[in-house]
Amino acid sequence: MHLLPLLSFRYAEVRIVFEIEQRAIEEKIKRFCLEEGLPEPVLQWSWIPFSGHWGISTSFFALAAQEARQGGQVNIPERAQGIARAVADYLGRPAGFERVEAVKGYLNLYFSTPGYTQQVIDTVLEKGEDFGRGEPLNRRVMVEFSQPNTHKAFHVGHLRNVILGAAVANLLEFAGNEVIRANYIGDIGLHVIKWLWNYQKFHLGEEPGEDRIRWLGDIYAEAERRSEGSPEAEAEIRALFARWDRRDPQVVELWEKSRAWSLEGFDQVYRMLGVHFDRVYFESEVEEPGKKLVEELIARGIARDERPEGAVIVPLDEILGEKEKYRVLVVLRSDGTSLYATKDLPLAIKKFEEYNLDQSIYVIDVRQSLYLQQIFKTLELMGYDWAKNCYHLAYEIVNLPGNVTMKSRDGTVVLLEDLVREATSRALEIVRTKNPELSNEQQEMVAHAVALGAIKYSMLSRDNTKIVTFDWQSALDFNGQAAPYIQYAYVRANSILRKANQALPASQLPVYELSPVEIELVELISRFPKEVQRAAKEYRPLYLANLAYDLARVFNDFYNQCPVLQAEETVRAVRLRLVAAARQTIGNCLRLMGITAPNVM
RNA sequence: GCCCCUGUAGCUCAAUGGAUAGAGCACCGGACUUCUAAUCCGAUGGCUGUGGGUUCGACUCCCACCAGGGGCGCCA
Repeated sequence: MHLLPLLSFRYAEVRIVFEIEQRAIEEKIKRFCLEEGLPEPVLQWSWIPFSGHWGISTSFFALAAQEARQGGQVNIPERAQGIARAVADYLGRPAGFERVEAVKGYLNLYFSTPGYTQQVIDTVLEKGEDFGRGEPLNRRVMVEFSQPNTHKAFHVGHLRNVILGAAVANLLEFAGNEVIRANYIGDIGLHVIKWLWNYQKFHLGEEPGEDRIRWLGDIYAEAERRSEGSPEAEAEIRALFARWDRRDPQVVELWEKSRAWSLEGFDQVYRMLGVHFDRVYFESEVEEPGKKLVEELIARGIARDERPEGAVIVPLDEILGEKEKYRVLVVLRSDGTSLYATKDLPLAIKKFEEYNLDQSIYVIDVRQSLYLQQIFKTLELMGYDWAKNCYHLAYEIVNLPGNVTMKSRDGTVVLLEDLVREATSRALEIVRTKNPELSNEQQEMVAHAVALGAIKYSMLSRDNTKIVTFDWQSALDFNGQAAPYIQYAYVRANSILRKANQALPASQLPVYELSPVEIELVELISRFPKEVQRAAKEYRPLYLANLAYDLARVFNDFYNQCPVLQAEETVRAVRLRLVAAARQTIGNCLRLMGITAPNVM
């Protein structure tokens, strides 16, 4: 898939359990092939897909096909089964496995149930919050996300970016990278000037109330309405932009004041979402460096100055000998004012200079794909080798029903504030009926966790390339495959452990026959470390969202089928540890997604 | 015109190139004297947009087409 960058490094192999046993079997199979005069096989292991059983599986179709190419006519599936059969006989029953079978060309190796269960549970409980964490990769990555514009509303369309960016940052970090979470705030540009213009003319002296973001957003939307199609207004706005450009103290003062209001609003939002940043960049800090950089580009012949008739451009296709591929990047307006590109170039450089990054990720919606390729290409032309380590993590946007895109300028938005308030009050209503004995404070905490969890999960459980259609009904639906379901499983596990009212028993080798649902639960738990690596590699929190749901579903099943506290002592001890391991793993999944796992609900 | 994304159950979405394509919602029928029913069990529902190709094997990879969405010089 072209969206994925070529990985110039290797993620550390995940070692959980049975890796040594697997290696030994690989060796034996290779030896078998050698003895039988078969080609050396390339073994790809996967999970046995039958629920209630676990183990590892590989097939011999490739080997049979290879043989067929060298020799005569062979029925591949039959031959694959023949080899699998022979290998199974050859292997006998290796240590650590309870059964080996050959089915339909597959060799299935079933783990020894008690041993595997004990190993998985012990590993989880020993590692705790670090269960699933990858080995340090000695690799530094910056994830830039959120990038809000000051003086504008913060709406549901912006939410996906924050949630995805935060989750990807968590994932990369947990997978073993050193992660720097960066924000890049649009605190200057035409939209800001329009806001200032409207404020000066119609709202002078007003101050924001509690709900800063709404107030700021309203003034902005009004500015758009007032200026649209009015040459007079546009002239005034241009004049104001010019005053800004020469740093007229009066304009700067108002800018600073209103900008601060906006930033306070953002802080509220990020606090509510539980997101933090290690480094915050501002457009205003790279505007002047950007203009200097454009001069340099012109001097070096990379950019062409077409002023005053045209703008300053980098004719990428012309330089690269391409046709309609990279097109033309405009780096400065004809009137000398800055554009996105003017600022993104110096910002990219600054990031690498400040942090000596191995990778720089831009979490930005898919509509800016071409633009970002242009930026990266221009940096490459400037001679920056690291340009190839810039990566655009594109995601699809959040639309309103009828495929209507949210736009601050049109006011066709659902404010984040409204969504969270509505979701929280709905959740509060439910928690009050379900759990009236909780204190008000507890109920509110639960409602907040549930509401935000549901919102976050609905975005993370969808692939990055899929458009999200926002509608109130499904946004406020806490049923089915949703965060509350997962949180509830966590709470149930927690409840059992609390009621056990004892320290966790010591490590146990199960001496009773485990039920299929217990086996499935252990298997899902054991997948977590690999899923972390896979999700990090592909920048897809979706994999975690799926695993978390599967864990919750199987745990609920277990909960119904397998008594814990009432069970006889040997069973009880194992199950208590299993419950603790499930709780830990579900909790780790939720934490990476930025979703709170409440203790009660 | 060039480029990108999407197309799977009525709807919203899953599914390492592998074994019988799975969930949720909706609809129908069941289960609370039990570790929290925000739960569970059962039933219904499919020519994976179409046509080729690669492969032992394709929802998955390649090509063409169809449908929807997005991007392509001074917006962000």
